[in-house]
Amino acid sequence: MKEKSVCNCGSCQNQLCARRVPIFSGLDPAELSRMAALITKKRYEKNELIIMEGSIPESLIIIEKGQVKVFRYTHEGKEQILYIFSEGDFFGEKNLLKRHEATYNVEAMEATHICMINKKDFQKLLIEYPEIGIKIIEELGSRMDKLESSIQSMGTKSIESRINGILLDFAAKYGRKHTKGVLVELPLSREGIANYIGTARETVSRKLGVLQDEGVIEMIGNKKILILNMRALEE
Amino acid sequence: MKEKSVCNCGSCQNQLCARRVPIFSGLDPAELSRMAALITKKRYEKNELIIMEGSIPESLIIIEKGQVKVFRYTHEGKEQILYIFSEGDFFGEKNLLKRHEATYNVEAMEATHICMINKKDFQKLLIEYPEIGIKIIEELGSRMDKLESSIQSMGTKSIESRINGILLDFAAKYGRKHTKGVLVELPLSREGIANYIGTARETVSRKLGVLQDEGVIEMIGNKKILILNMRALEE
DNA sequence: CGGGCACTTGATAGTAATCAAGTCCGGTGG
DNA sequence: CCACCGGACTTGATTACTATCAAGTGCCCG
Repeated sequence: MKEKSVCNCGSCQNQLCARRVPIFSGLDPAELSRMAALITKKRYEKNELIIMEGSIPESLIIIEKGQVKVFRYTHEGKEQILYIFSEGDFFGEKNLLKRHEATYNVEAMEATHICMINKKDFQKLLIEYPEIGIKIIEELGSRMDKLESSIQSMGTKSIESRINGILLDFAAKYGRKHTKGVLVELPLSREGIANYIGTARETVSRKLGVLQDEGVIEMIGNKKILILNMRALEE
Repeated sequence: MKEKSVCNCGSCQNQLCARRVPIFSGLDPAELSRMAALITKKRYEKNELIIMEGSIPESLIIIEKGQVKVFRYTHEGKEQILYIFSEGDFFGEKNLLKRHEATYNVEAMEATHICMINKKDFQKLLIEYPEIGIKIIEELGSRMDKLESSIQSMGTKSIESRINGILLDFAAKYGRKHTKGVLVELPLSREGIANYIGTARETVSRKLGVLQDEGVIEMIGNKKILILNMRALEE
C-alpha cells in the first residue's frame, strides 16, 4: 500500500474547497474538516441556470471554480446584470432564516464547480463561529459599496463614466500587466456589458470606439482590450 | 422616598433604546442591560452633519428617534441620496474591522437622537451573541435587495418607473390609509426626490404633474400626496 | 403687504434608444 | 483549401426623452 502525499478522500477535498474561501479563512484545520463534512459539491456547464428567480434556495453556495452572473429581468425583458462572481465568492446569504423567494437568476458563464451548505447547517455554524458572521458582514459591506457606486454612476447619467467604471473593474479583476498597459480579457460580450451598465449594445460599441480614437484603449479582437491610459478612465 | 413605576436612570433609558432596535430584539433583559452600558447617546439638529465623507467613523450608530439621509456627492457636485434611515435603523457597520474612510455623508433631516456603540465593544458583542450578527446579515440582505431594485430601475432608464417606485416606497414607510387612498407625507422636497432617483428637479415636477392628470395621485400642497390608484404605480 | 423660496411651466438642445444596414470573424461543409 | 453561413459587432439615420436655461406662479413667513 502506497502512501499518498496528498489525501484525495472526499472530505479532504472539501476541506481544500473550504480553505480557499475567504469567509472561512479564520478557521483552524480541525474546524475546517468539520465544515467539509457539511459540503455538497455540484458542477454546472456554461449557460446552465444555477438559481432561478422565484425559486426558494435552500443552501448557501460558494464558487470553487468558474464564474457566474447574477441578473434580473427588467419589465421590458432585458437582463440587468447585478454581479459577476468568481472563485471564492458566495451567494444565497439572503433569506438565511426566512424562506424567501430568490429575487435574481444565477447562470454559469463557464464550467463552474460550486460548494453548497444547507442553510440549517450554516446557521448552526454561524452560532458556533461568530467570526464567520463578521467576515460575511464585511464582504456584504464591500458589495454594498460597489452597489452604491453603481447607483451613483447610474444617477450621474453619463454613460461614459459607467463604461469607464466597468473597464476599471474588469482591469482590477481580469487585467494583466503588459508592456504598453493593462491587457483585459473581457468576461462579457458587448451585449453583456450593456446589460451590466443598463444601456444598449450599440451604445457600448460607439463609446468604446470613441475611447479607442482618443487613444485611451485599444481593442484586440472582440474579447480583449488593452488599456493604454488608465488615468484617463479614472478622470 | 417615592418609588417610580418607570426607572429613569441613564442605563435603563439606554436599555429602552436598545430594546427598540430590531437587531437586538433577540436579547433577554440581562443582556440588554449589558448592552445599555456600552451606549453613548447624542443629539443632532436638522441639517446637522453626523458623518462626513472621508472621515473615519469609530462607532456603530443606531437611530433612536428622527430621520437621516445618507448621500454622496457626484462629480458634478449634486448629491446622490442612497438611503433614508429612521428609527431603529443602523449604519456604520462597514469597516467593522478595518479602519476605512466613510464613503458617504449622513445628515439629520430633523432633530435626531442617536445611540453610538464603539466598534471594539460591538465586535466583542458580536462574538458573544452571534444572533446579532445574523440579524445584521439579514438587514443588510434586505438593504441590498433595495439597492438591487434601484439599480434595476435605474438601468430601465424610464424616469417614470423610478418615480413610481419611490412613491411606493414612501407609501409603505410614511403612508396612512385614507378614505380615497393612501396619504403620504413626503420626507423630501422635489429636489430631494430628484437627488434620490438621479434626475432633475423640473423633471420630478413634470412627472408628478402627469400622474396627477392621469388621476393616479393628487398633490396636496407641496408636502403631501394622496395616492388614488396604487395599482397604476405598481404597473 | 412684501420678500424669498420652492415649485411649475415653457422652449431649446443634447444624448442615447431604436431601427436598419452593413461588416467582420469563426466555424462548417463541400 | 475555399466558399458559405450565422452570430456578434459596428456604423448610420431618425426619433424620443430629459437636462438645461429661463420665466413665471404660488405659498409661507415675517
